[in-house]
Amino acid sequence: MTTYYEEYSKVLVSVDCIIFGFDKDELRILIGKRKMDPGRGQWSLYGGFIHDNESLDEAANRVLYELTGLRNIYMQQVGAFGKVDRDPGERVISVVYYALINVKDYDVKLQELHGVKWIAVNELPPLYSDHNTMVALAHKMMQQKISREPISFNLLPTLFTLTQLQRLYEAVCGEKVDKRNFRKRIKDMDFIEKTNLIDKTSSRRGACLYRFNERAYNNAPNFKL
Amino acid sequence: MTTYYEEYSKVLVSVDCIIFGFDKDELRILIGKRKMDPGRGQWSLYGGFIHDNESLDEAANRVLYELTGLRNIYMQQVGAFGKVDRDPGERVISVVYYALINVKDYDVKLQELHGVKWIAVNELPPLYSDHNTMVALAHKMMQQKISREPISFNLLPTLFTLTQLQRLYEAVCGEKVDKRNFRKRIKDMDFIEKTNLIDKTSSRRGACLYRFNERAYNNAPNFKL
DNA sequence: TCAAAAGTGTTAGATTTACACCCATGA
DNA sequence: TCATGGGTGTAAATCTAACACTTTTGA
Repeated sequence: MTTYYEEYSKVLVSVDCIIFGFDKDELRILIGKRKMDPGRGQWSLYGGFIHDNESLDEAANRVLYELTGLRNIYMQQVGAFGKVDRDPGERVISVVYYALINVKDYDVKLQELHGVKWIAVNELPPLYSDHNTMVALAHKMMQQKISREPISFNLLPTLFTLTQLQRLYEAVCGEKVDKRNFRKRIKDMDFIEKTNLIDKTSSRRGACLYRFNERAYNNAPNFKL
Repeated sequence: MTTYYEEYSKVLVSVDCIIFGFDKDELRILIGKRKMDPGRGQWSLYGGFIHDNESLDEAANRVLYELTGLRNIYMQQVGAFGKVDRDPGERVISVVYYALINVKDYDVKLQELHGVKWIAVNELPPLYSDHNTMVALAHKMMQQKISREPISFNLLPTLFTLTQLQRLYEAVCGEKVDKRNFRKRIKDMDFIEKTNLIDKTSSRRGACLYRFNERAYNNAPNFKL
């Protein structure tokens, strides 16, 4: 292989992941205490350096898999962070992704093994380097996306109640919505289908369980929450 | 300085700029024939490798300045592109920005010097590497942004007519809008102020010139086009 | 005098918001 | 029997979309 660009200098590139989950009516992310210097012991996002033979998306998938043991996680790039001194160790450009998972899918053993915790986005401690900025941007982007694309289902179990879905929207967008109006809008979305299963875990009466129908969505993908 | 991350490998990082302009009722971008190998002679975005001592934003500003001679250009990051083989020369991660300029501000001599041309986004030739993908994404992001933030003014002269503004929206969003409805919406935006100047270059009767009042926008920044 | 762009209001329809009560059940 | 969360409809207000003619002026 010929090298064309040898006069230019190279830089370390890492991938940092903001993993969103929804639990106890709160939007949360996974953070842990940093296990390496510099910044050992500080709260931090989970990340890793990219390898020679993998794309950015592949690196993000690898990092997500390392941490959670899960594959095919919904994931979006947030952007690249490149201040010269953003990392106290050495210059590192970080490409940030956010991911959405159902907290129930993430094994508690693995969580403990990696020393990460679900913390509500509204109650985050100061994080390592510019990680708080990353989270703020990712959260904003996710808010916008969730109102135009059916990504909320990645944060919920396959079967969910309308109240769960509503609480999720409220947690993500940070404002309460009217129950009747919310349900009216959901009814107009043909890709959210009612099953005839009932969830009785959260009320005596029981609530209908719904599910996302991807095929129906692809046929008529219009919605605006 | 201690090196903390020496076991990880580094990679070339470039910055590519999608420079939008508005001319003859079309949204256009600056592209040129590539002057280096590999890909010499192919149509391409303008870009450059980042330096050790500059942030990504600074690199983008530098590249924009090199090309246009302009400072303080409105600029937004689009994201990082990182497929392993995206560049036929060597692995390069590219961080993409879009920028908005008023075509009149860009000296034609400089254009010729750099061999770049304004080409309508709807009539782009195949570009080097993944540059077409970059443009498509940048265009989409800009479309969304222009409907929520007053960035259109960066593509127009300080003083502009409502017809110019309308044509710009139509060009960016790719659909015609109703003249009366458009003007009604503009009237509700207090930060677009009418001057008592008249532009007679595009009609016998003359059209009122308007200007963006940034201060007024910061006081009451609500709009949705 | 006429061609060409500027400018201007109204109305019907669609969408959004606000709002309160009954239901089913297990403890 | 009662406390708890589940489920439902209507009306007013707002917003959106469709639509056509008059004005000005330079050539």
